Amino acid sequence: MNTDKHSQGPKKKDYLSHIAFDSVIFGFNGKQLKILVLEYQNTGLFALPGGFVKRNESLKDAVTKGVMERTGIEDLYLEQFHTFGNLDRFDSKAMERILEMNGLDIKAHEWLLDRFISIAYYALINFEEVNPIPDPLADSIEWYSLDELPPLMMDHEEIVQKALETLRENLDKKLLGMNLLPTKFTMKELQNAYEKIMGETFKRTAFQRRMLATKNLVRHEKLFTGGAHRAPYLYSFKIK
Amino acid sequence: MNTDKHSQGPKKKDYLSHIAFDSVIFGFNGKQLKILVLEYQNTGLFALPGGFVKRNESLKDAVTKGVMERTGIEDLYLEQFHTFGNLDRFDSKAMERILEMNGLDIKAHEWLLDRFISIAYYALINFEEVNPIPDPLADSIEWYSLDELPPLMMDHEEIVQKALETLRENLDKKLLGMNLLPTKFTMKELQNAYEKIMGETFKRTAFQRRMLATKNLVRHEKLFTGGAHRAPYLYSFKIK
DNA sequence: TGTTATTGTAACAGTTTGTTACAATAATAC
DNA sequence: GTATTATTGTAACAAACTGTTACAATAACA
Repeated sequence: MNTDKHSQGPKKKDYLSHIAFDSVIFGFNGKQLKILVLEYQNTGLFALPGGFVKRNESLKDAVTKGVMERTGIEDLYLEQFHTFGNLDRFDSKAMERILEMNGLDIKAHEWLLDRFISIAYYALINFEEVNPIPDPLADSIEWYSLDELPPLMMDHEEIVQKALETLRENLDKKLLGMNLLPTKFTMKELQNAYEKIMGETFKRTAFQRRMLATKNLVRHEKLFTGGAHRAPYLYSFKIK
Repeated sequence: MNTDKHSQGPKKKDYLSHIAFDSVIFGFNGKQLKILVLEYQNTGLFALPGGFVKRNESLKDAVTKGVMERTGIEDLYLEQFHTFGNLDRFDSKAMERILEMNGLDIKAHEWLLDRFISIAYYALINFEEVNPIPDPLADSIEWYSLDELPPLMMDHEEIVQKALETLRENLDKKLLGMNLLPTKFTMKELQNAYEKIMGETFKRTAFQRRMLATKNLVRHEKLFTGGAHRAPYLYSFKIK
């Protein structure tokens, strides 16, 4: 969507009614685990990046496209983790305000004020490759550390919590580290990512042994950082 | 729904359009893991029990109600596991035939022929407590072993596979055995359930030790089955 | 050439899991 | 009663895994 921000919003006839998606986009800057949060113009409302599903596109395609548009990343790791369908999960007042502040006609977009069930996905991306781009209706999209999130609208905080839980459960199983780190990384970087995701610390030696025992890592050349100490090896994941 | 089978089907205005749910209802008869499958009248079409979400009820309530109606069970273990939203996942021809064979007006139920996204749940129930009741549109609902399923319509076979995968991942984590077994059971019954779910066999002694080590079992009186051998203890799960 | 900080690995202990062995014990046959 | 049979509960040992400590290797720099 490269149309002017104040042009028309999504049209009812193009989309499946009552169905939305939300995305929790995780990035790791080497030190902290962060997610992308939108702020809607002049409303003080913060939300997860989301969207709707076109009548002629699959759910997965809709989400992939949506997340790509916010991040510019083509090769996404995307995983569906839960569908939220409570009765109290829509806030038509907030939506009205967002439309209003964007100069959009409320009558023409009334379908957006109705009840939505939202399918939530999380994405893992390499922080360095991203240049976040706001929604047509939002004026900013920013990285926020998980412990410094602004208050999010509707049930989006619950969505983030559930995303984090699922990420933790899947971390070992699915080799998720690889999607947050650059292609080559040191053992320390990998450990940092693990610690931030799991919210706990690990013993260096045991962690190193455990990771090497998985046989999923390939060792490459050493990385000379300029520090006055032995240089660490670089690793990459075997698969991918 | 206690109305006559041939009365009107679900009305568009009562339900959220494009949204359905499907349920994979697992039961264990002591020997085999089975699921409930519906057969629609005179169509040869087999499907998972499913339904739609009313405008004024939560997703979870809709599914709970739906599964209760098929099983008569109040105290359900229900878990959402995936939402299916492919483009090829609806088959309007099949739906038309189902409506026709039930003497329902196609025009009046046209919304049912449209595209649906389906949120899938699995349920674990105690085989013995169930008296399955067919859909208003179906003429039978039967238990089928997983390895003897009839061909299911649309993407329902994929839904069953995904349900089974999720059940396996959650088996230890969530003490799921308890929902498939009677309140009191022997170690052998527990092991049988585990083996059928996981599709592999376990060594008796290691299994027993592992289960007792979880501290989730309470030992009760012995069960005298009449067999010419030492009587096994009965166990129950601590929680619940 | 030492000094410093960090990294890679080995060694040992403690814990968990796999395997084998064996005693305990209900029902039945004699 | 006593022997027989099948199954169950548990112990004992080995193998694998995890936690902890120790220490050598080594980049950069003084």
